[in-house]
Amino acid sequence: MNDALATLKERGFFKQCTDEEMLNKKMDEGPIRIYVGVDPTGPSMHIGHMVPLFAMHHLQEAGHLPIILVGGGTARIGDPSGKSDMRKMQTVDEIKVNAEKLKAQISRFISFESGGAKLVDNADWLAPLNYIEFLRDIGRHFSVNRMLTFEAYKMRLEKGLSFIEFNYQLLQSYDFLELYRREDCVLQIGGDDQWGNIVAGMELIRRVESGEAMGLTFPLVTRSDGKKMGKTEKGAVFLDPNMTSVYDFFQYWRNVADADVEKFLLMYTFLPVDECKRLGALKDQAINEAKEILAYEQTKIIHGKEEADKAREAARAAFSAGGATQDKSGMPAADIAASELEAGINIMDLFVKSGLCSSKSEARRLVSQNGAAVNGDKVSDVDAVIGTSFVVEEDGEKEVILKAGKKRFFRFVVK
RNA sequence: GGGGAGGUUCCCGAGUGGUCAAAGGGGGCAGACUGUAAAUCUGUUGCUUCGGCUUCGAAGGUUCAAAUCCUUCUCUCCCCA
Repeated sequence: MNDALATLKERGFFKQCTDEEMLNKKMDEGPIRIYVGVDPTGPSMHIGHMVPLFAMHHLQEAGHLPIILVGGGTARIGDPSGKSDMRKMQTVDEIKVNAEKLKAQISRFISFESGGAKLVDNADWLAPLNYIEFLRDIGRHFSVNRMLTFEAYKMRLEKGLSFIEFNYQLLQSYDFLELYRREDCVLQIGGDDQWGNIVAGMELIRRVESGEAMGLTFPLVTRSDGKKMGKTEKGAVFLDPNMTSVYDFFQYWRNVADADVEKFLLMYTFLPVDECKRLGALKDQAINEAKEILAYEQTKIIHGKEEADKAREAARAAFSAGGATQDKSGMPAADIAASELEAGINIMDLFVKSGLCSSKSEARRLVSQNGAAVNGDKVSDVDAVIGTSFVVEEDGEKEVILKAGKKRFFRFVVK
């Protein structure tokens, strides 16, 4: 089997392929152009978006040429696949800004240097489309009867499906056709929910250009607890550190379920397969080691080694016994004026100020339920006043460490 | 265009004049147990200067009193055309 394909399979990036034999052969013959679509639907990707891109990373490693397609055109429509509601449409400007940020994030693990990956925007060819011509040249190749049999549309038929969404498949197929024509792209990869769209594109290429194109999908990543990948109660885990702090990002991975460790190591880190398997097989308390490695490696890929080191140290410091003796520079922090502490500040106000609690009522609950701690000591009196006596000095820095529950920390640096 | 059914707190979903900050479930948060896991159990879950204040699609109105009644608007779904 072709090495690149073998890697994908080993690491869990393989669900189905339109023609595995041919793909094998083509990849053996030399580098091929591969495309994956990403919709710039927000200012930052979240980790649920990452799977196809990590798969692409491995393909690029094997010498193939990635094309990352940002759906500048299609983002204005919304893909019905796997969605129960119509997606919010976006303005042209929003999409443009998002696409730029996207590229910066992706370039951490996919090289856009000369001869490497390409970033293309389908608005380039979708925007100038002429409706009549499109219907005549492309639309005629699609059978409504057939489209209606697709699970994605069936589902939506019960809830309601707008005409533009129904057209999504045509546009995505057209993307594939354009990339086949322009870039000689012969493979599209994507999540398994994209299977129908990918196959449709492949068939379009065959009909219009008599070309041979292929598709490959990965399993949709699910967590063993059934929650959506990358979603937390507070929202998605974003790659942008301004939206999800590096510390929180690290913690998300540190806290995955035991059953998910091996799968995530394989898919979300670049560690050798054997190592992933060894770590994933660890039992009981020992598996915490694997979780830390998973969190560290993933953070390193997305935020860089320096940030990953900081986050790991911060986590170790926060959770180890005693907890107040090591480096805490990765912990979320903010400055606080010395004068404020001299005057004394109510415990609830301090938690709200830190952002650990979003309202005073929440802070009150936290404190009265015995979930609040200052410098490691529980505080259960809602009327407690935090003054200068709570300031600890460490390495020349004066600070106050707040803790909410077992896992959330915040550090105030006294200025 | 005609007819019908609906929009309730993070989500689902009860609630048809005061006893409603609003049942129940889910989710979340906290506590116990643990391994920063899972499961389980317990508490909690609008805001607050703790006097109150603001919520039930939007705006008006009736009433001592409205999520509940009336009017208009708006959005969603279904049937017919």
